[in-house]
Amino acid sequence: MTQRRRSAAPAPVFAALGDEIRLRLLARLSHGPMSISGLTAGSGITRQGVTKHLRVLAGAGLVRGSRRGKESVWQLERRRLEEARRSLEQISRQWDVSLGKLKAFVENG
Amino acid sequence: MTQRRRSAAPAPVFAALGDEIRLRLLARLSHGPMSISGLTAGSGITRQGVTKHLRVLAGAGLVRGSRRGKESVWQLERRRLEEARRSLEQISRQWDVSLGKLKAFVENG
DNA sequence: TTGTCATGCAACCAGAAGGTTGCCCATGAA
DNA sequence: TTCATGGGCAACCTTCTGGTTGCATGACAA
Repeated sequence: MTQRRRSAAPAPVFAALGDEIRLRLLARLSHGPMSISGLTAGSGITRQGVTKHLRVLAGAGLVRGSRRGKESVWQLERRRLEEARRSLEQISRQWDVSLGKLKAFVENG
Repeated sequence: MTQRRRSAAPAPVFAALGDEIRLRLLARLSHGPMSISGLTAGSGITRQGVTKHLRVLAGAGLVRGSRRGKESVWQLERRRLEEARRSLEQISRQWDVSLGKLKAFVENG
């Protein structure tokens, strides 16, 4: 049978997005791959701090890192953000449906 | 001048969404307002635990509670979820734009 | 080969999160 | 009035988080 990849649980992705510094890291990475030192400059925290945040993002599947020479280069992983966006849309739509039903019930029922 | 309400920072909302139990609470509330005891039943944690989660959600503006008789009834706050959805779409779009530019630069530049 | 730059790893720390329990208060039913 | 029900508050505990520092290592330039 086909590899029907179940989409990942949304909570961990939201949790990864729920930090100001990580959102900034993602924003900077959206301009292209960058090394840890590059990301550390101007971040306000130490290199190790940045590394930890990157690992959280990687754990959620939002970024991916690879070694290039002596540098560790990180880049965005588009797919996972798409999934998060879709799941939020689905939740949102679900609310619409349920609340719509409720409203109809209250008004007409 | 018009009350040009700046939309809230997205990180706290994502952080609130980043928990399995809270997502379940939201799902249950999407069927209509419910009391704390109601939400506690079948949640797997104690009433106080549920209360804490509800407060986190309220802090992010995702739900709103009010006293009715001896019960504390909670309901969804649609607007904030909409904001979160929009900000996620915007981030997603930003990635598209930046990565698109980068790709074009690499290929044509 | 030697020095420097970019990292990784491990230990450590303070504070926040997630949960629990115990106790008290208000409301509404009997 | 009495009692059960729904909740709030506070204290407490354990685990996770976000951040740091110190030290070791691999890659590269001189």
